[in-house]
Amino acid sequence: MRLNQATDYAFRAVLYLAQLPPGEVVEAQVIARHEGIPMRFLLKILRLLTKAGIIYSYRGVGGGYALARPPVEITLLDVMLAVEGPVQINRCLKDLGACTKKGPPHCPVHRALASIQKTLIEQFKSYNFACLAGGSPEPVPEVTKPAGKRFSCGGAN
Amino acid sequence: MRLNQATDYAFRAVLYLAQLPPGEVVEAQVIARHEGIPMRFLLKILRLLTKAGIIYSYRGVGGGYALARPPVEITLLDVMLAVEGPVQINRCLKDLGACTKKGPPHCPVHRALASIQKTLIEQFKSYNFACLAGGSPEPVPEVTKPAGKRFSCGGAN
DNA sequence: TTAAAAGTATACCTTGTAAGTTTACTTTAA
DNA sequence: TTAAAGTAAACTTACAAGGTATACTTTTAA
Repeated sequence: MRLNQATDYAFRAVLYLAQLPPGEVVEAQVIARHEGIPMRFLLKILRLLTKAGIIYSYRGVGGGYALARPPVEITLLDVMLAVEGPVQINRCLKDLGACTKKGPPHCPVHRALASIQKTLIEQFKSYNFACLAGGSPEPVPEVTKPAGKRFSCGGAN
Repeated sequence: MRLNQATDYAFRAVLYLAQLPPGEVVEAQVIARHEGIPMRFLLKILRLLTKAGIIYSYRGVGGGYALARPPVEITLLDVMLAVEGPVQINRCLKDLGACTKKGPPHCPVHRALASIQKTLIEQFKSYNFACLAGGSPEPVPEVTKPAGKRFSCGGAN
């Protein structure tokens, strides 16, 4: 019941990018050093994030990576999905054949786990990288936003 | 981000015992056949449950296993803890040294994951085996219980 | 026009854990 | 005193996690 190390690295890499001035491009090298992630391993993870459309990559001299959209529009769930694929807290939630009781209608364990998983997914979705970065480095002026909360951060929306 | 197969087997084994008349002792053999769990592997799991005080084991001829307390007092969390040990959805929640930012005060990812984990644990705690068994085979008379819900089953208490 | 700095693609390696099995032993009822 | 149960712990096998290496492509700038 644990996240991959790669997912953890991905969280930290995206958070790092989210804390830069918007649009800033940095090389993998810099992220790796700053976050203490093995360089070649990080490159592999960054490719997953690129494929998922979470970051852009720029090749060639002066290349690097930048967020593909505003931090507020990237959730922990997005990053998880990009790195680990779909969340499945139990074998039987992935592959119905793996359920001895052949799925939810007859399997109370299955039903309970499905509900727990649903809540878990919602939780991961409720954190975005604007909130994690703790106020953007270039704060959006309050007037441009609706009154009240700008974005959710954790459980309560 | 997945439960062990052993934990899943444990859920099913305990549920099976919970569905028997209270106090009934059955051999591992029977549980294994009924739930489609490899016999010797199940024995290993049952020993963990015994050590955790969730089931009793009876040795010798005519021996077997039975629940050590009423199903309503056994939660999914109890069984998980017995089989997998403490829930830690990220390395850094187990071992602070694994957090490059040295723990929650300076690490927003850490803080978010800790909160998600807390909710997850509460979820697993909110399911007991009376509710999973779907009404005990020998139903407790309504008069002995307070009005309203007898026990929680899932999210809402 | 080519060298160097970046990312890409893919194959590989190494270690740990999951999942299950085996062997030898102990307890207990009949 | 034997056979049916559980106990204990070592062993095996397979797969996945985590990380590395090799060869390649793209791009900029001298």
